[in-house]
Amino acid sequence: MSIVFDYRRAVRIQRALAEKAFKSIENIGRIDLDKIKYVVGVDAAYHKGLMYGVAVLLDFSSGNVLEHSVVIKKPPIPYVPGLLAFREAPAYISAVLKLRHEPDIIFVDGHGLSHPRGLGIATHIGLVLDKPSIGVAKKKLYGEIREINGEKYLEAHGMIVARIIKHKGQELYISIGYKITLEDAYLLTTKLLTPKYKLPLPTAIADQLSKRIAHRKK
DNA sequence: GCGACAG
DNA sequence: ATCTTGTCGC
Repeated sequence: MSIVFDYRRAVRIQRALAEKAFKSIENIGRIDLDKIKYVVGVDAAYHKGLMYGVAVLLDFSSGNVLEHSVVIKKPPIPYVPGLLAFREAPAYISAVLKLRHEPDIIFVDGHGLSHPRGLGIATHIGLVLDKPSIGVAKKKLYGEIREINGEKYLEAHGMIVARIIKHKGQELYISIGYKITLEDAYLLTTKLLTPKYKLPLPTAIADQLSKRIAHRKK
């Protein structure tokens, strides 16, 4: 008999962490965008049962890649909607800690507060590393779509937690991760969008790099 | 029972 | 996320 993972236990842990996340969310101020030096993007690719987690650090103003780190491991649990962090966050956290520079902001492929319990992988990682974080996802996970002044948002847990924009013909869900306002998350993300990639530079490069490494190409 | 469901 | 060929267009 082998239990792959304990769903109820994972949910319990998320609720406890969410309590901390919501508590610190009340006193979040605007970030001085001029003080942001380094941003990091994390993503993973899979190959033959192994997960290749990558953290890419770039200079915010120029978009130049300064360094990256890789963490290879067997995924702890299968993919379960709502529990993505238990599968991928450990690798991302290790990868970020391996970097020589300390990032000011972390971009994550996935949602933050726009999650059933307000603890998407972006929030999870920000909380553990105690760094501001932003979630940028390609699909909706949770929340009610609201249209305000012609712009689309996601409402969840009694607040607006994400903004939906269109980029290169597809939607992007930009959500509050940790210690950041939705306004700043939106501003930072749009500043890192380029005509070349569907995702903002940090996660776009992390996505590309993780795939190249996992499939040993180029 | 039905629909939803990040990566 | 991953499995997969060709095809259309610049």
